[in-house]
Amino acid sequence: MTLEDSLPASPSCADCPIRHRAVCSRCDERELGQLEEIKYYRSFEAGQMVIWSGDKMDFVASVVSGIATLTQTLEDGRTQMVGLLLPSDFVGRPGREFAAYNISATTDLLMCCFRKKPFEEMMFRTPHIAQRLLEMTLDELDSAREWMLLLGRKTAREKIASLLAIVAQRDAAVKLRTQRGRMIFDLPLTREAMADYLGLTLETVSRQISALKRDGIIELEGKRHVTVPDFDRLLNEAGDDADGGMLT
Amino acid sequence: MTLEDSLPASPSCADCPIRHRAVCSRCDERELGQLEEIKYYRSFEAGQMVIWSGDKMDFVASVVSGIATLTQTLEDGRTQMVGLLLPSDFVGRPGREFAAYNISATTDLLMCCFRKKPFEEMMFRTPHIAQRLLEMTLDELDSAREWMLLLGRKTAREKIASLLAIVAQRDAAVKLRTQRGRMIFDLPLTREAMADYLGLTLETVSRQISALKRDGIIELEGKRHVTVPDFDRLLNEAGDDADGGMLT
DNA sequence: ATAGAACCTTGACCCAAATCAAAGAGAGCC
DNA sequence: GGCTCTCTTTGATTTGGGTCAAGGTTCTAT
Repeated sequence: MTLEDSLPASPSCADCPIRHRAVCSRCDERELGQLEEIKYYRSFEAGQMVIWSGDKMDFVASVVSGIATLTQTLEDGRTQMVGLLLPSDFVGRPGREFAAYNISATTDLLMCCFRKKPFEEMMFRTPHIAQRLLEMTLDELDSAREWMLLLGRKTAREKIASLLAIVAQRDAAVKLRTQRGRMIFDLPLTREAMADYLGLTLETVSRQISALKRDGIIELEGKRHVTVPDFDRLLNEAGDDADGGMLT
Repeated sequence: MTLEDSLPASPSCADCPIRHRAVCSRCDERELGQLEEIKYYRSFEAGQMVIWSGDKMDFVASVVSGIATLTQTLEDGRTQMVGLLLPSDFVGRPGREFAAYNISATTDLLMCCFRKKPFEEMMFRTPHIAQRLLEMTLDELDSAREWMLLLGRKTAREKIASLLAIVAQRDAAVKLRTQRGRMIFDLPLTREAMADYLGLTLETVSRQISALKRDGIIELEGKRHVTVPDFDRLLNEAGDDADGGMLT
């Protein structure tokens, strides 16, 4: 079911949309040329599975566009999202043969893949790649720890507010909009995906979103289109006054 | 209050107990010599604070002996442990000026510190250090994600069983004992610290430990000394049949 | 010995979120 | 237009774990 068609308009790294943020961002022209030789694109439709935990994974990749999720499950079916992969995020672990998580495409997804072996070899002799990967991994670790605080100690309402704040901030960063005041964005996740991310049930997610709407913290148009009239009020509901907890 | 006394018997890297696991484990003789020049030891007593979140942190370090914790708090006091630092674990982030977490000594603690600037410079020209740090960071990220599953989806009983299984396994690894059957070890954490790690209250921790004792899954001698008569039964209580979820 | 201070256990009660259940809203399709 | 499928909302009820409160255990200091 993996679609190899509808490949990117831009097979050249030079005008790649994630050129300046991805694992290759520190590479010079020569290094980029080498990567160009071992890379290939794969695209997935919304809802498709990229890989199952435990499956052999012979590539690593960068998300070029779209959103993917990393999830873990207990064998009775309880599932927890452990990562949200956005454009420029890196997938897979050099040196690891089998996937440690389920990876699935939440929206239509385009990934820039590298076969694992050549990538590892290149990483070994290209400090620019290893350096950037370290930096990205440290950022992810910080995000994961932020999320541990949310999962362990926040109330359902605070969890929802935190998620909305993070999505809003990220969206604003992409669109280069102001960080304060009115914000408008689309939720890239279903209620169920949000529940899996926040350690809640989908009913609780739905109820808390309704509650935030009722209290005027957010306005909804359809199920996914959100307007935040006063971002500071939303942050206040998130529990951690400071900044709602950067992700990425 | 930071004690600089009772320094290690072994100021030489050659016979350092964490030589083969720490961030320096891939270094050759020459590199080790360079590290030797910029390193210094600091020791802390059980209960002491190593650093407060937000404080200037002009060093990075390896835990040589003892246990430290990383915690995050919401301003109303709710706290969540986001990392448990054991011998050989690395503390601090190159390139970051201020501490992102509270770090405190759970037991008496000895750390091998490097001033941040010289360490960063050395890391820049020493791939062996950067490589190892990347590997360790990826391991920590896996642990953090394992913990997200626990925090988001496990019951109180499963959380306690998971923690006991992890402590038992780690202890067995150090002592080179068998992984199956009877296991005996000491809990290095207070009930409150366990609660902060597991996203529970200390009362719930206490109750669930009592329940596991009542059900014969564990035996207690005093508050901290634990005997697990049948490790597989404990793993079964942890929810994730497979292996109780490796940490480190 | 005795006093205090941590730390831990247990009980009673309560509440936030889960569970169970039903129905509404859209989107795509014939 | 009506059908089906997926996603979402809302209500009723239950329950796991939190909160509040009272003692119990150890350990250290005096």
